[in-house]
Amino acid sequence: LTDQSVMKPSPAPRRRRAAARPDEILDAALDAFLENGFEATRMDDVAARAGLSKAGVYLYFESKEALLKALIVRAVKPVADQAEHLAAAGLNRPLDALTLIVGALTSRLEDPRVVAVPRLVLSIAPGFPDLVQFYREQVVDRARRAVEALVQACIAEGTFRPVNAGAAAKLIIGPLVMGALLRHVLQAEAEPLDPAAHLDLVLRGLSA
Amino acid sequence: LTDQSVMKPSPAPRRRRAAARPDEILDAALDAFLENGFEATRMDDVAARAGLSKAGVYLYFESKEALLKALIVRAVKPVADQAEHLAAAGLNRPLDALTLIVGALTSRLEDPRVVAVPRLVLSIAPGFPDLVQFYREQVVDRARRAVEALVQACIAEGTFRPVNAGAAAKLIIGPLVMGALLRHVLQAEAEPLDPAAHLDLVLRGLSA
Amino acid sequence: LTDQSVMKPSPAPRRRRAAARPDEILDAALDAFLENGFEATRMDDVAARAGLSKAGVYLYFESKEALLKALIVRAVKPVADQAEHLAAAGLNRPLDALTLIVGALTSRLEDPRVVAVPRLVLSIAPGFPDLVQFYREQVVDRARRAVEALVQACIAEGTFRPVNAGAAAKLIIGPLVMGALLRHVLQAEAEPLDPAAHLDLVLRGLSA
Amino acid sequence: LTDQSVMKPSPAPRRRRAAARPDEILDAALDAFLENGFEATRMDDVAARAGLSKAGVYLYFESKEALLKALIVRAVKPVADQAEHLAAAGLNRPLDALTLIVGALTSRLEDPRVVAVPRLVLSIAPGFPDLVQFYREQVVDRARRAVEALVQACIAEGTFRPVNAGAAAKLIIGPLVMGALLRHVLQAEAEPLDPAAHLDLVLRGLSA
DNA sequence: CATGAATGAGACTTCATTCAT
DNA sequence: TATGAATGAAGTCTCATTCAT
Repeated sequence: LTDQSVMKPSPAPRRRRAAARPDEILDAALDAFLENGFEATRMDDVAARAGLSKAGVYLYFESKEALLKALIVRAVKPVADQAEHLAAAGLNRPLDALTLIVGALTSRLEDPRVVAVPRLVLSIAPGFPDLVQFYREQVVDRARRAVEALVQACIAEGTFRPVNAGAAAKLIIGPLVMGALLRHVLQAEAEPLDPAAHLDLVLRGLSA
Repeated sequence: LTDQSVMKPSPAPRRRRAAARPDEILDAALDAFLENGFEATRMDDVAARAGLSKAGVYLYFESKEALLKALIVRAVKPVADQAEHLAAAGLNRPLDALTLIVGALTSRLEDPRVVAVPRLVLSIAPGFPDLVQFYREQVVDRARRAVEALVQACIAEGTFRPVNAGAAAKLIIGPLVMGALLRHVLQAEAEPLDPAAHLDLVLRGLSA
Repeated sequence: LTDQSVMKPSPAPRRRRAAARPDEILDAALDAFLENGFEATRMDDVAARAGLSKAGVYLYFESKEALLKALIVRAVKPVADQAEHLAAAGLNRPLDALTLIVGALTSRLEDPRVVAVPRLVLSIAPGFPDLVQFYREQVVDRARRAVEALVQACIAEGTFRPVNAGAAAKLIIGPLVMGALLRHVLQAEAEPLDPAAHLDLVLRGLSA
Repeated sequence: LTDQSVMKPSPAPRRRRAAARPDEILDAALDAFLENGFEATRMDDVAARAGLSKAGVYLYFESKEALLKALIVRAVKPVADQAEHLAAAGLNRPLDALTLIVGALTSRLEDPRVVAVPRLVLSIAPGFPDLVQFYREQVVDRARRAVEALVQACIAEGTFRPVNAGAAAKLIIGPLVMGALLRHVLQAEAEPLDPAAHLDLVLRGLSA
């Protein structure tokens, strides 16, 4: 072995596991979009974060907008999965399922990378109605249906009063979402909502 | 038709305007920003909506960003005013005050021009931390303090259980805000939340 | 006399002696051009310095370029006058006349407002060939002819060796001009050239 | 001719360029600035002369001002080099060195591309004090020191009378510079100064 | 697969100039 | 005479996107 061959600084894994690339890029894009907003983010920035040249990004995604779409599409699957789990669990013990949801949602809403996509959708809404529609149908509506079904089940088994399911769902979820917005977007909250206390309020109300 | 008449394209009536102009421009800007988002809005667009030339806008506002700031600053005053009114009203009959708030908020959140500024703040948040801070201090914090004070008052007079005021405030407001976001941003809601039903849920809870 | 009448800040001589206005504006323009250069100077700036509104300037001058022209035209007369004086004086005692010139030029080149116009001409030269031509004909050529005539006279009367008059003129004037440029434009000189010493060098040369 | 052949406007051969580009651009910029002045020159113009698109220029230079700076910086090196050569030559035979300088300067001042940068500096002086300072320190002061040192050396070896070195330097250089300005900027001179004649005047003076 | 080099289209901003008052 | 209000035309700079290597 010559010096040369030894000192060549490891041929640099030029080709990464090709399959991982798209996801790396999406991660980079999400970070960048979150930090600067969609419009203010330059493809250069995404590329740099993904360890790629700008042109390289175009090997995987047709355009900046395609990046955005892919990002949102990718975010949909976990929600769908979770909705299924909930639906299954909810058949038997709907109140437990709701308790689980509140707990899970609380902790997930703490993760900036989880809140990232909804935030992004919110902020690009005026410019991309089709994406908004997609997100609404795949995430919002699906999640809503799951929660409302649980509420209905609680009513059916006599655990809840016969209330409007939509209003009840918003009563359960709304405060959590608002808390997350205040915390992550407006930096206006130190602590996340305590899920147990929140559930207590939701179930028993404020009145003495 | 003589050459003359054909070639004089009526040089556009230069409106002679007074103190109203800045507000007209801000209105136009708000419309445009809402419709297209801040970044996607061209100064040309704002100007056209305000019935002005692009350069004309710069007579009143130094930059696009200044427009955004002025917009948010202008939106703050009504909120501050209302918060004071609420604080005053709340001293005697806090529950009535909360009822009023829920009703007022519900109907105000129906007006797209009212939701406009918060939406805007939300969407430009990553790029303009100082504006976010300003909005948070002047609107969010102030409103929150007013509501939480009323909650405390309700607790003090024995109307409410001794609950965490912050959580209670979010329980009251959160669902309304979430409903408005769903309706106005994601177009995911047909009907606004019924304030009376919402209050009933908040006060008595879901449990049978 | 009441306080009021005393304190009223002199009703502001709204209409100045109209005849002076153009000159006031030209003065203002010269200042502004010197400070910022011709292109970088805004009409607003000129107007403000002249105590006028921007539109007011257009009552007296058709355009920014007209201002420039007027400025240069106005600067020509003194030179022409002086050239005539010199020519007259030179008939009898050419060497004295040259001495006078060197002294006068030295001190005039110390006045920034005097160097102003030539500097301006130099800097706008590429864009305004007609102005350059005008300045050259009215100032440069005229001054040069005067000096060269004096040199010729000195030669004729045997005071000077029979040298090339153009070269001699540049020998006399060049160092003064270069000194002024170094001082006023490049800030590279603390002291102006001493006219007596300069003349001594010019007349007797450097050689031991 | 088919539609196709007509409509394909040959997308302009994207030249693949290397390290030469910055210099090409600087050359183009210098030409343009000289022809139209710095402010009046559009980046489009520079780009076109360099055979590039406007955006292409920004690949190499951050701004128009950066172009100007780079231009001036680039012009400094030759002067510094020449100053060193002169210093070396001057140790032994200062008068010969001065003779060389006068000759070299005369012929270099004939080249428009050589006079270009000083002209540019002169004309942008009011707007860019830092550039003026840079040019003064790197070119003017350095050149001046070199010439004055030679003059001192001439005095020391008894070739020159004991005169003020600064005044002598200006006597030597000033007429050449003034001649160049007259020729290149004001178009007021047909012939350059004859270096031999000039030196004769400088050394022996005008007096009979 | 990857990129450095290049560009077209467009945005914000500026400013000389005009005109109704 | 004087001006505040207005604008058309332009210029600098940015950026998503492309292509030859």
